[in-house]
Amino acid sequence: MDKKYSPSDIEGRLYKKWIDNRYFHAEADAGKKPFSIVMPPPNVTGKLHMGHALDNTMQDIIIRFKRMQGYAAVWIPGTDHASISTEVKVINALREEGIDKNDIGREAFLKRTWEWKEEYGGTIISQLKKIGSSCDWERERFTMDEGLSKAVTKSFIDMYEKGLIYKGARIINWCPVCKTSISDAEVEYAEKDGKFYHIKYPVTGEEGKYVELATTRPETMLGDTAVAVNPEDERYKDLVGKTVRIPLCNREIPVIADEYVDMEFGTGVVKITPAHDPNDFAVGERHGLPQINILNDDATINENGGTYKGMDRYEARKSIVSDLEKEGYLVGIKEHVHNVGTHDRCSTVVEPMIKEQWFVKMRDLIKPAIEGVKNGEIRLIPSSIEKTYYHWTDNIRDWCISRQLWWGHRIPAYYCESCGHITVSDEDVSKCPECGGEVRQDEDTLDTWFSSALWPFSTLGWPEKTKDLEYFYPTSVLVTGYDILFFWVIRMIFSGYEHMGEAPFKDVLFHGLVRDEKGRKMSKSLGNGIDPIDVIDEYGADALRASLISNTSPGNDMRFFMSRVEAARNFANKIWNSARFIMMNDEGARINPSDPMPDNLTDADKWILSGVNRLVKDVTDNLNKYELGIAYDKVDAFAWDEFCDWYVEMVKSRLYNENDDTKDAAVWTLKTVLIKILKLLHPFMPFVTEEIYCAIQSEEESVVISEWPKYSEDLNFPEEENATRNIQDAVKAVRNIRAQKDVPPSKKLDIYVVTENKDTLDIFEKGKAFFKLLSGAQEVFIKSDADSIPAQCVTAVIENASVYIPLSDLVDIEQEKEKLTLEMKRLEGEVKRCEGMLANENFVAKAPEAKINEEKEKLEKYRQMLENVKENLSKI
RNA sequence: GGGGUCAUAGCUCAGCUGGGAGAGCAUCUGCCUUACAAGCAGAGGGUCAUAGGUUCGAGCCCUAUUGGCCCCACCA
Repeated sequence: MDKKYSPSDIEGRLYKKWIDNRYFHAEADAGKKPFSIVMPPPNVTGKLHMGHALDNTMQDIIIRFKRMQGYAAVWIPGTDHASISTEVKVINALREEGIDKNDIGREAFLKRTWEWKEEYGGTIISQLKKIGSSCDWERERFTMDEGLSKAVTKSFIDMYEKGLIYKGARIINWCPVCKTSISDAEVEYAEKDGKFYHIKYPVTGEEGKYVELATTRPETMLGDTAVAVNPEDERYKDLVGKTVRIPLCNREIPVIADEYVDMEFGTGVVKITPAHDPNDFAVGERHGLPQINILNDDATINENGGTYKGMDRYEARKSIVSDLEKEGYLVGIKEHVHNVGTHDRCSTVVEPMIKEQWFVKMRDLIKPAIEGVKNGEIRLIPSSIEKTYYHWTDNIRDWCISRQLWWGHRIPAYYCESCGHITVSDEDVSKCPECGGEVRQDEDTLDTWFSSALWPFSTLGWPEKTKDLEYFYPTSVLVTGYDILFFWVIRMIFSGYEHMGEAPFKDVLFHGLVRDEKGRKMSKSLGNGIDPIDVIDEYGADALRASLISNTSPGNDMRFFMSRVEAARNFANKIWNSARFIMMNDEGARINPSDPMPDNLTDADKWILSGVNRLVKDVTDNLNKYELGIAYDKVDAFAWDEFCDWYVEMVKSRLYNENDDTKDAAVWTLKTVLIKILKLLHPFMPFVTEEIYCAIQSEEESVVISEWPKYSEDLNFPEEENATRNIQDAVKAVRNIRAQKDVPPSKKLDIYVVTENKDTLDIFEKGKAFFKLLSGAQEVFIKSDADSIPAQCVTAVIENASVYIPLSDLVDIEQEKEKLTLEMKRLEGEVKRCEGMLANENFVAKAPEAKINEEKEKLEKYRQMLENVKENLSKI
C-alpha cells in the first residue's frame, strides 16, 4: 500500500483483476440461492450521465452484497435497444452529408446505423466499468441481435394469436418530424401560449343565423364533420338535427347532441373533427360521422384541404384565420394558455391523426399486473409509488406499438397483395398461405418498449428453455428511476405475466432524479450536466458512488454536490490511513484475522468488537430492506467516529509500550474490526476496500468473493461497552475543561478520578493507560474518596465518578460555581422528567417494559450524578 | 380537474415498525499529538411549515390549512 491514497492508481488495475478472475460471473447452482438483476438498457451510442451512474451504483451495491452473502448473484446487462433517438441521430448524421434516409433505402440505412454503432459502441460500457460495475458483461446481449429478435417475434406472434394484438385504424399521436406514431406515454404536455379563435358557422337555410364556437386549432375545421351541443342545452335544442355550413370550404355538416360537450365552457358548441382529435374521434364513432384526414405525414395540408393544400399546418392556420376575418366569420381572438402535446424525443408538437396501426389490447393483459402488486408478489419501493401505478393501470388504454421507423424490430406481419390476408409468422413468408398470392412485410417496426418489456426473460434466453431462465427467473429486483414507471416497469410486469406466467421480478427499487446544485434537471441545453467520468477522474469511483448514496432515500430526487464527493473521498482516505496504521504496527504480518480470539482482550477491545458486531447486524438489515443510504451512513459513522477516532487512539498506549502484553490482542482486534468494516463497506466503495483488504491479509485473494460478516451473540459485550463508555465520558470531560480553560494539549495535567463505586474504580484502573494518553495526563490518580486531592481543582461529574484537575492558577471559584450550578439544574431537570414519566400511571401501565426499565436506569444514573454535583458544589 | 410528494440547523438532506432531534458542507476556538491537515479536539446553531386530533408519549399516525415540486387527464 502506498503512503498516499490515490484512486486513479488502483481502480483500473483492480477492475482488470476482477474481470480476469471472472468474479462477476455466476452460474445456475443447485447449492445456492439465485439472485438476479436485469440492467436497464442504456443506449450504446449515448454518454453516461448521473442517472446511469446512480442506477448502476445502486444495482452494484445490491449485487455485491448478495454475492458476498453466498447467493449465485447475476447481473445481466443489456446494452442497447431500438430507439427513436438512435434513428434520429443517424438521420441527422446522414443529413449533414446531404443524404435523406429515403434515398438510400432501408437496407443501407440499417447497415449505416450498425457501422455507426460500431464506431461509438462500447463507450457506455467502458464508462460503466470505470464506476466499478460488477455486471456480468460476458452475458451482454443486444436487443436487436438474433436471439432477442427471436424473443420479440415470439412475443408478438403469441399475443397476436391470442387476439391481444390487433391492427386497426385508430387515432394516434403523430410526430410530423420523426414521421412516426408514438404512444400516449411518449407525449409530453407543455404549457404554451395559444389563441382561442371564435368562429361562427352559418345555419343552413336560415339567413343570418349562426352558431358561434371556439377552437385553438382553426385549421382543423377543414376536417370538421359535425358540430355538437349538449343534449340538455336549452339554447341549442332546436338546432339539433339541422345542418350548418363550414365557412371557407362550404361543406354542410350536421348539428348533433352529445354528452361530451360541456355547456359551461365557451359557447357550449364544439366543432367535431374525428380525424384529428381523440375526443372528437370518440364522438364520431358514437354518431357514425365520417372521418376526414386533412394532414400529410409532415403536417402539411393534404388534398382534402382544398385551396390550403400543401401549406404547413401553422401557415394554413394563419391563412385560414385571415380568410375567416375577411369573410366575416371570425368573431374574435382571445389569448389562451393551454397544454400542447409534444414528442418527448424531439419536442415537436404532435398531431392526433387516424392511422392504421398495431395495438396491444390492454384490458385483460393488465389484470395480473394489478393483482401482482396488490397481493405483494411484486413490491414497489417506496410503496407510495403504488398509487401512481394503480392510477395508470386503472385508466389504461390500448398501446400503439407500431412505429414508422427502420431502426427496430420489423413487425412480422405479411399482407397478401391479392386477397389481403394477414399472415403473422416468425419465418419469412413468400406466398400467401390462403391464395398463394404475392405478400409484402409490414414496413413498420415495434416500439422500443415492446422489446424492452421482455428483458427479464429475453436476456435469460427465452423463448428457449435455458438453464439460466429456469434458475434466475423471476429476477430478484429491478432498480430504476420513477420516471420510467409507465414506459418500462409496468410493461415488463404485464409482459412477464403474459409470457412467463409469473412476475418478472420481486422488488422494484425506485430512485429519484439527480439534479444539479440548484435543483434543476441536468440537461444538455442548460449545460449544467456533470460528467460522472470527470468526477471519477478527480475523486475516484468510490467517492462518486458513496456520494450518490449517502444521506439519500429511495424515490426522492437528490442534488449533486461536489462537496459530498469530496467528503466521501476524505472518508476513503481515512480508511486508507487507518489500514496503514495497522500495518505499521503488525510488522511481518504476524497476526491473521483467522487467528483465534485472544484471551487477554481488554475492555476497549471488547467494546469495539461488540460495536462492529452490532454494526454488522444493522447494516445487513438495512441492506436487506434496500436502505442503502442508511447502511452506508452507519458504516461511515462507525468507521470514522468509533473505530478511527476512539479505538485507534485507545490502543496506541499499548502499541507504543514495549512491555505491554496485550499488544497482540490489540493488533488482532484492529485487524478483525477493520476487515469487517471493509466487507461492509465493499459494496459502496469496491476499489479502496479491495486494495486494503488484499494488503492487510493474505488468506483470501479478494474481498469481492469474501464472505459477508455475520452477527454473533458471542461478540456482544454490554458490560465492557459500558465500562469503556464510562472512561470515554471522563476523557470528554477533561477535553471540555481544556477547551474551556484554554489549556493546550501539549500541557500535561495531573488528573484525579474519584469514585465510591468499586466497579468503576476497577474500570478506571484497567483503562488507566489509554485514559492517560487520551486526556493528556501527566499522571492519573484513581481514588475512592476525595480526601487527598489537592484544593483548587476544576471538576466535572460523570456517571459514578468525578474528575478533578488541579489547575490552581486557572481556577475561578465563581466560574466553577456557575458551571456546577448549571449542571445541577440540568440534572434536576432530567430527574424530574424521569420521575414524571414513571409517576404517570398510564405510562407505567401501557408502555413496554423495556422502555420503563430504561427510564428507571436513567433515573438512578441522574440521581447519583446529581448527588455528586451537589457534593462538589458544597465543597467550593 | 384528479393524484402523488415535500416542508427538519445558514445550505443540501437523513431520520427504519411513534419512546429524549442527526450527517455533510458552512461558521467560531484551539491544535502540524510519531495513520491521516483529505486531519485531531472543542463550540455555536432547530417551538421538525401552521392549526387541530389520536396516544401515557408525535418529526413520524389522522384531519384541515398554507407554500413548493412532480405525475396523470385536458374544456373544444
